[in-house]
Amino acid sequence: MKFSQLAIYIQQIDKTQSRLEITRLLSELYLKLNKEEIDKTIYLMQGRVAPLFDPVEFGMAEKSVIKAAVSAMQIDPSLFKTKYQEIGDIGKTVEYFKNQYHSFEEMDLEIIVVFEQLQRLAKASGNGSQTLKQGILSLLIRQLNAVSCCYLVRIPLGILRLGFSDMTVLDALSWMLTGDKKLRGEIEHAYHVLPDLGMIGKIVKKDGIKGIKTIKPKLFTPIIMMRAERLSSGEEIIKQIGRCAIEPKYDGFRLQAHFDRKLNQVKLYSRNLEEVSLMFPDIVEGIKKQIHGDKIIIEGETVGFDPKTGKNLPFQETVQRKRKYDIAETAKTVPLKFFVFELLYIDGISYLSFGFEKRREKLTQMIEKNKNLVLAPQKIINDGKLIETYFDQAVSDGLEGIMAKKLDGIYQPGARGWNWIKFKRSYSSKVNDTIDCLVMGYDLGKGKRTGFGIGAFLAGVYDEKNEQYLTVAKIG
DNA sequence: CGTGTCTGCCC
DNA sequence: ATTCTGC
DNA sequence: GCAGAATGGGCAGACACG
Repeated sequence: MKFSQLAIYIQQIDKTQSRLEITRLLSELYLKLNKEEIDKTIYLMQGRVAPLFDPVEFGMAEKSVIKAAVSAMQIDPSLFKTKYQEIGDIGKTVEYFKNQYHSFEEMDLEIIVVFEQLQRLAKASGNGSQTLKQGILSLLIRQLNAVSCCYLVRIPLGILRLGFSDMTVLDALSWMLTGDKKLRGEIEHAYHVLPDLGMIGKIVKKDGIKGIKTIKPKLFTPIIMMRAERLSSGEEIIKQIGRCAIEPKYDGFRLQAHFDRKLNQVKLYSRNLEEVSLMFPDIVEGIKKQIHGDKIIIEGETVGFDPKTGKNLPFQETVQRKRKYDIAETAKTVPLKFFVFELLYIDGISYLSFGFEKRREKLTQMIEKNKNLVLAPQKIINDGKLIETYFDQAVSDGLEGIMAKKLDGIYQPGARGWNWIKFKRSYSSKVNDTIDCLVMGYDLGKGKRTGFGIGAFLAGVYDEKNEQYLTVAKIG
């Protein structure tokens, strides 16, 4: 399929508000694509050239895209910026200028060709790579038509803004097979353990739902991580899920660990499924030493601690461990603990659809005494007031708050359902920490907020001692 | 080789 | 991360 | 109630440039 034809579909979807209609349009598009195109098209429509967990990034955002557009069409940068501020969207701005600019380099490129060029762009690195990236995008802008360019430039920006995301893609894949959403559940289940929409699309295209059914959790393929809903009191939590497990909420970062004992290999994944094993050699070693079992997927929160006092560090300091260089040195000043709270898989058995209590029971037997790895403490609580007490204790211990987990709740990857509930200081109904601020300025909005004219307010307070206004925050 | 700008990823 | 909005 | 699109602060790292 030509990229221009894809652009027409995207344009239609862009105009459509009804999710059902979007789903229908997507399924129609998927039907027309062949099996070599569907995965690439899905990646492009997610603003990527590879699955989420591949570390392939464009390294190109607003500033660089503008440079490429300006050089492609030989526009005065300040003219572009003025128009961009007026329109509020880089894609539409490029389209506007492209409509007035005609190049004899224009040609009807295949989707696959555009994909390959964008992949080349993304992979460019080292000296002169910025020029190369801008050159590739620049040429594509001259080759493609105006509508195509609008969406082309939004791809590296990661803001297609089409009003759909993962879940709609899964719906559309079901729709492609049966004309409705009835296979969505099965496809979604596969997606959770193979979080690669392009691959899922390709499998559906090639082998239909049979192919999907063979997808199982696999070591070193990260599983989409479960997220929590929010509530602001113990009573509400009990009302929502009744008797539940309460755990501290650590202020660090989430890690999913995969361990194959025979291969003696550990891989760690961040919340967005980025592989981060090299950043945390201490956690890797801890897992090798302190875990029972041969093939394992566990999850938890990692937090830095003060080597002298043993106390957990604030996020600001823990985050310094997220680095590529000087890892060993930083590991000495900011050593880590890994508070483990989930078991997803062990020795061929997926624990995803088991209830929390069952997962926890097994997990408890798997961790060898507390060192680098610590089994997250927990308490079963049946009473809203007790939850509040536990929460207050957690806060005064310097924790972020608490997590409440439904006892028979399955592990639901993604942000679905109420099996996990977080209760943090910032939304505790007890805390009343409002202050009066002055509006000191504002940003022009982007996207939908362009028409409104204001994106975020700059808020400030008056410092009476020094008789000056100090900025406090931007508020979206 | 140091500095500034930009980007991506954590929350 | 939080917050808002349309469906 | 949910999915999606807005927005925040702050850190490390990659390049460009003088």
